[in-house]
Amino acid sequence: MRYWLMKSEPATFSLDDLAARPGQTEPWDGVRNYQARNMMRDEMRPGDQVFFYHSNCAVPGIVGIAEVVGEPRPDPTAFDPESSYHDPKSTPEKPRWHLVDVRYVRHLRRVIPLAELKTHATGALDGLPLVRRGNRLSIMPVTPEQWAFILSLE
DNA sequence: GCCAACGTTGGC
DNA sequence: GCCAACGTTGGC
Repeated sequence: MRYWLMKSEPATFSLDDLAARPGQTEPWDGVRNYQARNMMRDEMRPGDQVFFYHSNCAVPGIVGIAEVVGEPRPDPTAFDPESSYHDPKSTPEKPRWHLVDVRYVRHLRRVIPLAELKTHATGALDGLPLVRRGNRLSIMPVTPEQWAFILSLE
């Protein structure tokens, strides 16, 4: 079982939104970055645990936990001409983009702000892409040690 | 709203 | 294959 961090803009899709979905589950569609896609398609498996991160908001930070349900699958929004995520180069026969379905687990007892996580950038969170300068990855791996450390801050 | 960082595109 | 231009991300 692996650990991950996934970013979402709460104005678009928040952890509360995830908790309110039928089955508390949502397809993580619209990822159009190859690094992020490769992680979903090639490395994510059902049961993997995910830190849910709010970006582009007043207090960016980790707000809760979700988990991967089901196997990775082609992203259907890529096939849909009406979708803002449409990519004509992705076809059902040869899908270019993939997603995983993500299910709500829980909110953290408090938001752990990016600013606080950054204070550990040269310590326990050394190497975590989130706390590196200029990082833009929307999906990233978290080591078991980093996961446990972040939970200890809760 | 600004802007640094970074990925992608496309001309050559 | 290089690299300038451009678009996007996302913190602040």
